[in-house]
Amino acid sequence: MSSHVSSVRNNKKTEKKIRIQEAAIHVLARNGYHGTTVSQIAKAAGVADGTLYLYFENKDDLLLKIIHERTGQFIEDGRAILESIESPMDRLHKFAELHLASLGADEDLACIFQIELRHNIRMMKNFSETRLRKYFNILEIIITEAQEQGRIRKEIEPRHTAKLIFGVLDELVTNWLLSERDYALVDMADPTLDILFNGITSRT
Amino acid sequence: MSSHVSSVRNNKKTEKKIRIQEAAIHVLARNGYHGTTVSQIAKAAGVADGTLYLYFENKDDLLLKIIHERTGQFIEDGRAILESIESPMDRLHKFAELHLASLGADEDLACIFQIELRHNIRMMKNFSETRLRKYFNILEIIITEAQEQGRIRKEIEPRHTAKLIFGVLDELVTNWLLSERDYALVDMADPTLDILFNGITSRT
Amino acid sequence: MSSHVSSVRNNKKTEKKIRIQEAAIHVLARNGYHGTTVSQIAKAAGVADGTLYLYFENKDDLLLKIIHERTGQFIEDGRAILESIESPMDRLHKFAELHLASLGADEDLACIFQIELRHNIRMMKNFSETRLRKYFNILEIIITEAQEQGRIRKEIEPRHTAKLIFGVLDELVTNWLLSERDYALVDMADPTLDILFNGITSRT
Amino acid sequence: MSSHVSSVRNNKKTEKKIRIQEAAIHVLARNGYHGTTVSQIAKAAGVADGTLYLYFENKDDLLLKIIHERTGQFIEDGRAILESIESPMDRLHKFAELHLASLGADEDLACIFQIELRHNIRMMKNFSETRLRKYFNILEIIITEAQEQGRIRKEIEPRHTAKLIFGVLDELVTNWLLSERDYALVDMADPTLDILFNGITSRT
DNA sequence: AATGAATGAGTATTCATTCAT
DNA sequence: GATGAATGAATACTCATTCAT
Repeated sequence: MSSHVSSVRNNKKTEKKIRIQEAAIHVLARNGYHGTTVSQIAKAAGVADGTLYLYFENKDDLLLKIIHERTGQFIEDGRAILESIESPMDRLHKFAELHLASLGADEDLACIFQIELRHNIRMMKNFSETRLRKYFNILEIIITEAQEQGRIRKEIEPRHTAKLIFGVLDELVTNWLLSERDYALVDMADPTLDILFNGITSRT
Repeated sequence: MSSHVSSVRNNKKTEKKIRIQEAAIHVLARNGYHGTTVSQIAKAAGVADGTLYLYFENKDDLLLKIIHERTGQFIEDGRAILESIESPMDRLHKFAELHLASLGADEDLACIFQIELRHNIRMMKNFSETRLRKYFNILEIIITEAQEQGRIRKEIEPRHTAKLIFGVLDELVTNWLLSERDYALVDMADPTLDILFNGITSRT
Repeated sequence: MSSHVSSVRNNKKTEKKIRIQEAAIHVLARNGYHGTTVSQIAKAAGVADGTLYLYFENKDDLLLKIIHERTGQFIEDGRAILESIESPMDRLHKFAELHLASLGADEDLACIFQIELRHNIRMMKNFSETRLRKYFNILEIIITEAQEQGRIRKEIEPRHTAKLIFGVLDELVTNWLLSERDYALVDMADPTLDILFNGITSRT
Repeated sequence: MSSHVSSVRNNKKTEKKIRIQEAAIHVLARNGYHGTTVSQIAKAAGVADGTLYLYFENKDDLLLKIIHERTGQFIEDGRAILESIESPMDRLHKFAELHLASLGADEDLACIFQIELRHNIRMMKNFSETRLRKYFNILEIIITEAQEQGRIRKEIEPRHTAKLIFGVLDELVTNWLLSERDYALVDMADPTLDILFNGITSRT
């Protein structure tokens, strides 16, 4: 019974935390980190300013936790989906699709990742050393497996290639965000992978 | 005579402006835009706070002008160098080398481009619509020419490919900046181009 | 029976109130009034923040009541002890000893009296008009009695002298608190009274 | 010439600093340290909030500097006056008069010393270790000299006596501040010194 | 042109207090 | 009685920008 009560309490607490995070994502995406006041976020979340500090240590921590939790979720979800795919080349394809589809589906979140995350070199480093490392690891494993199966050239350096793939996808997202967004981001997956897989040079 | 005086004056003016910009690049690279005060820049440049406003409209304008002028210079220099190269494939190669070499040679400037530029969505848009457009245009022309010469596949979309190439190079620079920087950035050019040119798939 | 229950209830209530006060004395002595939060006191007392307000009107009232009750107790105790002493000069001596001994025995409480009490001119006035008045009255009576017995000079103004004695003792306590506290406060009683009784001038 | 300019500048700077300090003394005496906002002080001084921070590190530093400078001045002035007095007993008398007269002449400053200074244990310690030490030293020297001349009893411990004298004077000031102030503080000097010199016991 | 003292708008954060449970 | 989550008023301090000299 007490566990039930506590679980209800936890749900309520989590619920409010999520409400604040979602409000924050929305406001931060529009105004940027330094253009957003804590009061704005609190108002958007429908709580008092002080309430924010019951769930987050400070404004910085709020942004940090948003990025940390959302990317963590993304990586978990992605891992689960990818595991069910046999061929490493198909996995690579799915990987790119997931990246583009998920950021293309939530412009606010995309804005936070592409613009706000880069604000702060400390935050970038933290992100780079935790999430990006995991992200690269997944890619590396796929690439290595594909090499073992003879699908990818042996001379290719997996970690270097992981960076390239991330760089390409990252640029596509940023470009889309700065554009009129009159095309579906995920549609860029196929032509992009064509180049990565086959190169741009003609073989005649 | 008066023109001579004015030119001297201009030189003096330009000289001080450059001194301020160089001081700013150094300080901004270390502390970030929001971590740097106008006073700090002024002190580093050896001028009074108010003097800064004789050369730049405001703090934002200072960063904007630094990025604008340095990238303008880079593009002009690059264009000149590339014009002397016959083969479009060699030009492409040189292009990537120039990108990596110039940013790898000036860590402070690289920091400004990779981190500070992204602070501000307005600044990003401005950059994207002016400098990045020119940058992409150069790439597009090279790619188109290579296609005409049958060196690059006809199905390849030049603008899309330009984005990809920029994305890849951009990611390499950012990664290098966040790393220990114990390798030469320009050395990444060859393996990167190998992938872009030939793709990652094996052909057996 | 109901009176029994109520008395038990009162005891319980009193007990918790005292627990809060003791926790408060400890925390306030270390951190000072403005350096102490209500939460800290509540935590130290092992109760919820809100509980504090069932026993005290507000944070100010808590400090006020501590000082009021402790000094009230001290004065009652002192009065009882002094009554049993015949000679007014011995009473005066005992008085000084009590002052120094009781504050020297509880550094936390001493800290509250010497430092925290002075926070607030309103609190000071209140203290001065209630407790200090009583304190001075006791001294005055002793002095007057000693004058009647010819032990103290007739020209001496009792109230003025009461202030002097308090001032001297008060300074001794403050000095001790700010010192390394490597001596017993009560040991200052004798040399101090020697001066007050006999003056500093030599009579040869 | 440049020295003249600089001296004018210094005067101007000093002048504004003093203006701020005087405004602060006035406001702090009425509202107490924690009851006074920086804005209130700035407005009372006729400057902008930020200007205050050109002259003082922070609110704390402002109070600290007021106390430090005023007591420093008081001690210097006092020393000069006392030096011109031959007899150590007369010096002692003058000393007490100076203490009471100077604080009795500036109620605001007195309030700061008697109430605000005690707020903060850190400030008290600082004051005790710098100003109070000097103050005690002056007293000690006078007392020792008087002992050598056979005017004060040999058994008297000079430092202990210095504390007593300070304690007595301090209490007189505080009492006066908390009273209706319908008497001249300096008039307390004579009866007080009578007791300190001759003691309270009758000699018949 | 150059200065740098002065400005004052702008904001993250704290914490005493309340009140629904 | 007891709780502690929620509140939101209150404030020291910063710093881009100005302008009299």
